[in-house]
Amino acid sequence: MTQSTSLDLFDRAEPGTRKAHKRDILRSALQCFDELGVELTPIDTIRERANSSIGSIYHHFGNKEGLIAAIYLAALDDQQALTKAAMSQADSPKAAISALVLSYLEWVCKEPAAARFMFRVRQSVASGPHQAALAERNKSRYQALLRWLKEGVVQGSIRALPAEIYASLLIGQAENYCKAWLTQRVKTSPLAHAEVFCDAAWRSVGV
Amino acid sequence: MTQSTSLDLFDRAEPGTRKAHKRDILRSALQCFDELGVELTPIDTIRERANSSIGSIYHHFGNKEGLIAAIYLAALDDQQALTKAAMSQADSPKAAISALVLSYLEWVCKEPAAARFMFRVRQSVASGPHQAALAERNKSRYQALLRWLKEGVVQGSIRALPAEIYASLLIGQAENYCKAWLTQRVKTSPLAHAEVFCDAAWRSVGV
DNA sequence: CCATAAACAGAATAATATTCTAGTAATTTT
DNA sequence: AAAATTACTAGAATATTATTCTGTTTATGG
Repeated sequence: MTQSTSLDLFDRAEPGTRKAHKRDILRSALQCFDELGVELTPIDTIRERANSSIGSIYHHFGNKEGLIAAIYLAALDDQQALTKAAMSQADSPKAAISALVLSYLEWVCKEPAAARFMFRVRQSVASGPHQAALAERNKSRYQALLRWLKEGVVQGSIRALPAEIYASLLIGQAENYCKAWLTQRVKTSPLAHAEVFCDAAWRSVGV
Repeated sequence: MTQSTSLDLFDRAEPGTRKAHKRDILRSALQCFDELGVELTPIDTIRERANSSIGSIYHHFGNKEGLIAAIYLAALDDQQALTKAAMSQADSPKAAISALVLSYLEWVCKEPAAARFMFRVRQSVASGPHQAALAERNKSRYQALLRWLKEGVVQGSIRALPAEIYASLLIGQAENYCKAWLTQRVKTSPLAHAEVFCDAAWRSVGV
């Protein structure tokens, strides 16, 4: 009687029976951070909810910052896996752009707590001791897209713009709206406006 | 011998001889937060740099969260004053949109430390005990713009879209790029790309 | 000039993160 | 399989930091 249990973010990031306890800590931490705020969550509350111990938590993650970074990087990997899969189906610059935007919206709607957490701590992870791990992931993130953009520029379907602004033009609008949705400033799901965001991204970089 | 001393953010927010010490605390705090990170800055370091005392800081701001909120709200007011001034000159929906985007880019470039700080703590201020003060300011922020948008929709120059997504479409791209610039992920000043961002905002909502 | 409130100061306290030492379970080696 | 090694768990002890508290000084209004 095998029941199909839905795997979450942390099952994918830290698979195996062996790491069940580590996953418990990660899940509890994300829940606490989301409900109480990162600064206002004592390690001891995470320990309590995870039925763990101070020692275990520090053994696995070093310190609070390390725990935060572990959640962040797991979430980022999860999100990027979805983007990569979507992008690999694309057969044109326009399709690649839609795939990028849509897969981002889908992930945010699927993992709202993780998405909210990422917005909250992005800066501190990016400037802390795990910045290398982050930079490496971000480098690979847009590679497939950049290939499509270059090709589009050659073909004349994509505007030639400074390379460093494409990412902002493509994802900035969707990201801004997702942030507003995750903090309840707007009510309608980002996915309900998917067409608008894909279209706007295309208008910004298409000829 | 009146020397024209350049007024900063906090001179405008807390004017007067009387509040010189309060301004010192705000300035030191922003410097420390920017250099060390918010979490990693002990109150005592702020006290030291401001030549102040624990008592004074707690007298003026209540606690660390109150100090953070005071800086955030002062920066927000400063930014909005610039936007309001720019927007009041506009004589068409398109001009209003350009004024919005451009004044935002200008403020970020003029006050990079404050802008970086705002990105860092926005979430925590928005969910903490000062959320009311924040919500009030944000409500008034886009009012002038929304009038222009409505008029444009009637005239047929602005696309009719769900009201809650205009802000994201207009400012999302510029904001995303500014964040990247403030964290050194891109090198070129946002102002250098001002045309592109104004243009992209217009493409996203214009017909 | 007095009365009152605002601002300042730092010692005392409380909350929290982190380290340390020791014990337990799993894995590898011989 | 037993010993040895490594990974993991545990929580008490310590260190760091935020906050409170009490008293003092400085400014302001009558």
